[in-house]
Order: sequence, then structure tokens, then C-alpha cells
Amino acid sequence: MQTDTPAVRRAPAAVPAPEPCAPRRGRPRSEAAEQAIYTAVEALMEDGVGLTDLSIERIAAAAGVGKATIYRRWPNLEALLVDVVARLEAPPPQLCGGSVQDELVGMVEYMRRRGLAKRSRWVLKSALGQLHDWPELRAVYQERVVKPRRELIRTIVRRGIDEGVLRADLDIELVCEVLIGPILLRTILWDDAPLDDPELARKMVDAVLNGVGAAPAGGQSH
Amino acid sequence: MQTDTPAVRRAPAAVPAPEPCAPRRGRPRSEAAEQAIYTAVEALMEDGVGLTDLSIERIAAAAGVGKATIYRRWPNLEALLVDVVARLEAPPPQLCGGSVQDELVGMVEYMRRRGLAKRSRWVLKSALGQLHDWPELRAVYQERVVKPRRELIRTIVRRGIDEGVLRADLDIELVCEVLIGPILLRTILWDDAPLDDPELARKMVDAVLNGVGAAPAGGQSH
DNA sequence: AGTTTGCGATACGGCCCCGTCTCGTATCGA
DNA sequence: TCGATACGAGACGGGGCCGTATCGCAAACT
Repeated sequence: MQTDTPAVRRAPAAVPAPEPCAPRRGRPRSEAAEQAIYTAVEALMEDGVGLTDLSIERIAAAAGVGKATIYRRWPNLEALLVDVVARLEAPPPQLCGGSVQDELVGMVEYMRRRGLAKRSRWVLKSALGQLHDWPELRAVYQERVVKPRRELIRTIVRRGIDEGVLRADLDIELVCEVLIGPILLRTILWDDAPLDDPELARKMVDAVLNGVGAAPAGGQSH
Repeated sequence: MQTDTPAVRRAPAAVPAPEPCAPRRGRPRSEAAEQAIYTAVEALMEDGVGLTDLSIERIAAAAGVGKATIYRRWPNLEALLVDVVARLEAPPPQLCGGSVQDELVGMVEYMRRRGLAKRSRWVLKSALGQLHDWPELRAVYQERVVKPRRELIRTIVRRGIDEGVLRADLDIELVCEVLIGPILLRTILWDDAPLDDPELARKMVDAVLNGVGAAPAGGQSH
């Protein structure tokens, strides 16, 4: 009721929220319940339940929580799912130091590991599917996940071009796509593609840097 | 018409289907009704109705058709939508002759055009997007559309390796992903990436074949 | 002719879900 | 201690859709 900015609000992280206007008089909300709800949604998805098949009642049952406990926090299913997706994508892809090639391998390796985490893999795929006509979800996802990641890799690529490690005659966007496309393909689009080879990132970056074309003479292409 | 092999059957194209076993004795099925159903679904989607929000009753109403007329042709909503989506998909990539490199460019160019069409045709875009969180639908789509396409590119790549045009030391799957990943990224995952450059396919294949790394460097990798 | 099947329409029982509300209980601030 | 608010559980009316089964009529075949 009242205050408690209902739902689609704050990022789940940070924000200790001093609540200046609302001392909240009665029993405080259970952090455990909130956690159980998030966990239940993730568990359901992990079990192969599609976003479409989720419902408030089903989530409440899975979480061992009353429906009212959910409605107290979110106005409807969509708002809840927005928060769920946002939460999943929180971890920062940060990596630093080393050669450009190492940074690229690190980036791809990060994507691989995330893909291996079945939970986030499944949700990622689902969320991406819904992005096309679920504006709110799409906005959150693009803003919190896609944009930073694209910016990060663009930074690495720019450095690579500056240092002469990467070809300067190609469009920078194209280079980014060529580098990141294969691993995204494997983690998001193709369910059955294996991700367990720990050398995968290195191999991919190698293939893309050196090219998949056979060297006309001995060692290298151009 | 023909037998009512109920639904998930034939590809919508071709197949005059002589129907050897069933002369169909009574009134034949109305081709017009079938067309009205397809048209109604597309119209609904064009109006922004999500795949998820479609229902037999809604489609029947929009098509001006009885529910039974739909159930006579498809066993359930899912089967109907599978046919709708399959109908929307562009004709098979189909390309032949020429060098391996040309074939690869042709393949990527096909994907590019398809991406352009997808954007202009709201329906296809929306359908494909939402497909990804409807497991059953997704499976059929994979089987009918994605798998043949993957097989096609695998064939080209195998030929490239045989002819010595492509590196033989890489996993064939990896080569496929590196080749097709970038264009898929642009067409499916990044809605805002430009697709209008007619040279895009050539550039992409060039980048992947020759590598994005600046020439020699220390012979890293293996 | 008579038979058989398809047609649009609509009624039916059943299921699942929504969002609200009410229980009895638990846990906070004052 | 008391009032306020939270909790799990679930009842409740309402709604949408499913898939089947009828209507009465239309259009083909034998």
C-alpha cells in the first residue's frame, strides 16, 4: 500500500535507502521472502518453464509464499520479471590489464562462463526472445547489460587498433561483431553447442585474429 | 482439402499431394477459409498482438471463421503458429557453384537480406523474437529452418577445408560460428545495427577469412 | 436422388489465472 | 503492552481460453 514505491524501481543492488519519509511502523518486510521469490523464478526457469508459463500463483507456490506477499512488492507479473532479469545481469564483466589479445580472450571467456551457468543462460535466452515486443524488459536489458558490454569491447578494440594489433582498415563495429559474434551465438542462440572446452575462448580469438582462411603461402593470410 | 492429415505436416509450399488413399468424399475444405486464417494471424500480429496473446478463439473471430474450422486443420494453436511462422520464412538459401569464398559471401548476403526483410515485415520480426521462449514452437522452427541452414553452411565449410581454402586445424563448428556469427548478431540480436551496406557480406567474409589481427606479430597461438 | 463432409456459429464444462480480501499468526516501533 | 504491518494460506468472483459437441445450411461425390 501507500508509500513503498511499488515496484519497478531501484536497482536491486546498492541503495541502502534511508527512507526519509517513511519510518515504516509495523513489521518490516521479509528479506527472506523477497529472496525466495527471486530464487523461485530462477529455479522455475532453470527447470525449463518459459517466461510465458510463469504466473503469480505459480511463482508464489514455488516460493512457498503467499500471493499477497508478491503483490505487496510488485504491481503485476511483468514488473516482477523486469526485476528478475535486471538482477541476473548485474555481474560486471570487468577485466583489466594484459595485452589486447589477452583482454579479448578474457572477454570471450567471461561470456563462455556466463553461458555455462545454466541459470543465466536460460533466462538470457528467454529474455532475449521477449525483448522484441516487451519494451520495458528490453529497455532494462539493453541499458544494464548490452550497452556496457558493447562499450567495453569497443574500448578494447580501439586500443587494439591504436597499438597496431588489430587491422585499422576495418569498421570498428564490424571488428567487434566478428570478435563477439561467435561466442554469443554459442551461448545464446544455439542451445546444443558445447561450452565446456576451457580453451574455447582462446581458440575463438585465435581464429578471428588470424582468420579462418588457409594461408596461401605457409604462415599467414594478408 | 486432401486428407486431414491433421496439421504439422507438409511444408506450406509445393506438395500438390495427390492423396492416394483418400478421395475425400464430401464437401472439400475451403481454401478461402485457410487463407483467411493465415491472413488473420498475420493481421493480428501486425496490430501488435503478441504470439502469446493469440488464441484459437481470437483467431477464429478475427478470421470470421468457426473454431471447428481451425481445429479441423490443426490440432492446436501451436501447430497453427508453426505453419504461420514457416510460411513467413524466406525461401531456402539455395546457392550453388562458384568459389567457396563466393558461396560464403552468398550465404552471408542471404542472411543480410533476410534481416532487412525481417525488419520491414513486422510480423516476422515479432514472431521470431517471441519464438525463442516458446520451447515447442522453437523446436519445430529449429528443425525446419535453422537446421537446414546450418547444414548448408557446414557443407560449404567442409568443401572449403577440402579445397585448402579454409584452415584444417580448426574445429569445423568453430569455423561455422565464426563465419555466421557476426551477421546473425546483426540481424537477430542487435536490432539497431545497420544492414544496408551491400558490401557488408563481402566485408564480413573478408574479415573472418583474413582475420582482424594486424598481419604478422609474433606467431602467437599454437 | 442420397450421402458425406465442410461451413459459421455458438453452447458447454473445465481449467487456470487474476487481483482482492480475509483469516490467524508473527514481528516490528512506540 | 499495543497498534501497525508483515507473513502464509487460501477463499472468492470474474474472466479468458481450451477442446468438444451441436445446430442448420452448403457443396461436393456416387
